[in-house]
Amino acid sequence: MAKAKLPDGSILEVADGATVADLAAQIGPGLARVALAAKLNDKLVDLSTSLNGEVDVVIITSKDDMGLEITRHSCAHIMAEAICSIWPQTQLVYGPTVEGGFYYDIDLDTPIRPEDFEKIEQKMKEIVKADTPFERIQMSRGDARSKMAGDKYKLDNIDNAAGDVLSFYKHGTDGFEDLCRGPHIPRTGSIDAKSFKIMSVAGAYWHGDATQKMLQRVYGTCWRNKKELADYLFRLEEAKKRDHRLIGKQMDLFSFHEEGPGFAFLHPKGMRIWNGIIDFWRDVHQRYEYEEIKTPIMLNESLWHKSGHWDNYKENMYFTTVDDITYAVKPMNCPGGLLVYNSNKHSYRELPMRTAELGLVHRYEASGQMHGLVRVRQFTQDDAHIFCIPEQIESEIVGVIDLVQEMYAAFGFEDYHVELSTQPEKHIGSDEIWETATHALKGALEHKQMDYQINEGDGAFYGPKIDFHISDCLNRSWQLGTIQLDFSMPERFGLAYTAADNTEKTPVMIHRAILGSLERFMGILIEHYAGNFPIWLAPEQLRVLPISEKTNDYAAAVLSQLKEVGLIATLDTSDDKVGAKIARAHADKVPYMLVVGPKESEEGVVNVRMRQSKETKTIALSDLISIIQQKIADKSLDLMI
RNA sequence: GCCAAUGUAGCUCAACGGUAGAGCACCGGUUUUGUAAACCGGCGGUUGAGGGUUCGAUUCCCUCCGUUGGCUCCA
Repeated sequence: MAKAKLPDGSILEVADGATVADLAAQIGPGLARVALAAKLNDKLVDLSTSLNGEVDVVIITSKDDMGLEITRHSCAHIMAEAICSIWPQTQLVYGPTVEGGFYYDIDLDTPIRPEDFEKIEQKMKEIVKADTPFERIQMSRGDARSKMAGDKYKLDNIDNAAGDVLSFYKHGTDGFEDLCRGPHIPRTGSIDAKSFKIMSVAGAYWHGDATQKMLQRVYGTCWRNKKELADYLFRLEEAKKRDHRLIGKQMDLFSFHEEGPGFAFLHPKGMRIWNGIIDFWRDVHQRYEYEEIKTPIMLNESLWHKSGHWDNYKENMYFTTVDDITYAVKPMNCPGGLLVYNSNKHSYRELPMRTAELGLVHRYEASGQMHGLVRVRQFTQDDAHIFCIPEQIESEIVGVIDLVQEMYAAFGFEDYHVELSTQPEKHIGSDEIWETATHALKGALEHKQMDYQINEGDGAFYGPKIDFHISDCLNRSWQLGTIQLDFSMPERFGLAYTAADNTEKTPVMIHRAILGSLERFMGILIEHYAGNFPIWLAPEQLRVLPISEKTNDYAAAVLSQLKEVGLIATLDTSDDKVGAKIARAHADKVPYMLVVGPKESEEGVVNVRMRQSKETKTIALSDLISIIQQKIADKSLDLMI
């Protein structure tokens, strides 16, 4: 007899060799129906796995997240079968699950097109309806190799697989088989035929290596049922409405033009947001004891040889030659900052010295990677360089993290994550220096008790870094802030300070950006607020809406009082009914709409309607002004008055 | 840069081998309006650029440019 210990602590006895499915049936017919897989002693297995001896058993159903993940993986296999049956020359490569679904990389010379998706889905539905079992076939690595002889992709997968026993899964009526660790759902019919959808197809390099063949990656989504799928698709559509490129157009914040791909044009309203961010930035930086500098955007090429950028970064740089002298447009601000440092002699008493620069940099990004404001070729970094003695490193980094936390909190950002990137292959500086620098960064993170993820080999060529990432409306992650330690650049540029013992020493340099790129930050901010900027950042804070021409004069008087106190307000004197004016103000995402008609005019008040609320409130203008001014001062995210 | 899709009026979209059309925006007029869009009229396009096929191309083919989705790379 085998003994199965269930999660509630109870122990069930089953015949030796009985399967998990048998156990599920013994527990109850309901469970047997919905069971998809199981965990035996914490190891994921199929329902067909037999039980021996004493084991902890957790039966997984579609209700569990793991059950859904297994279903998605099985769905990937079903899609693979469908594709292979439509295009028999298809070679399968690799088909994992991803958030919300799965993909399968295939090698097929015929491009799969969006109009083919329905055909694939149809075939998948047939496979599901045929309700054939997923069968696990185990064999030795050697047998697996000879079985897959000639298939370079599967052989590669076999070579990369762990363990001595490999498994294949077979399902369908045509004997479709694929190398896979499993587990899988018991039958193809365990998936709801209306719960999946092919989403897109894109190119993807084999092994993610640009020198390798480009495969086709077919993305699909899969859920528990039709409703969950519909909900997911709806959420996706809703998320797309937050896209900063769309809102930027709707609110007339910025534009892009063929004449300057990757170069953003900020319109007046976009510029107000930009300036609002910068005003706040300057305010905070002054409090954190930074000095602001400005360095040229073009500098002699020789400087970039000295800094190491020419060797490590030239394919991303713009150059221009005037009078036979080649200038490089700066891709980073540090060399300029170093020249500023070196303009004077420095004492240890001056350190730490924090110099900030809103630096306009240009980086030649390959055409396929530009993306709205978040990936451009020209951008403004809220850069700063901190020069300090080694003993100050950790406290300085802690100070930068404090600054990051304070600034992100002001914008209402909470869901950012932190990554520590270590020494890349292409780098300058000795291994010992890298070791010390990386250790210092870890120390600061641990001091701040921050959760972080380590990206091995992902550092900048001059030092390791801590990055702050945030996701956009479609869950794509973007780097904002960064803290980079640099023991190399100060030596290259011969930076020095006079220590207390009157010897000359080399300072440590910390590069850091809080917002990262102002363009990117603004893009993320637009999506974060869905264009509904808090009052302190709103490009138009109030709009006065007269009921008719008869109250235009009063409305104009209200407007001038608002402008008088420095609020950004406009007046809608168009010949429309007030409903139309409200609709338009709403589309423009104006926080406060001030409706004025004869009633308001007589009493000298305004009728306020807030963005995203149907309620209105009549209030004296002076009272409204002081409430709004307070909200601006507090950087309040709430509009309620 | 690579794979694929795509580019029509300021914006959102239609027409898909036979002289390019709508809504919104804009301009003019009527209306004088009370909380998410009053009415009438008008202006507006060498259909991204350049080649080719054809009697005829927005439509089919090629090249380039931009954009979109991924991959790679990165703030």
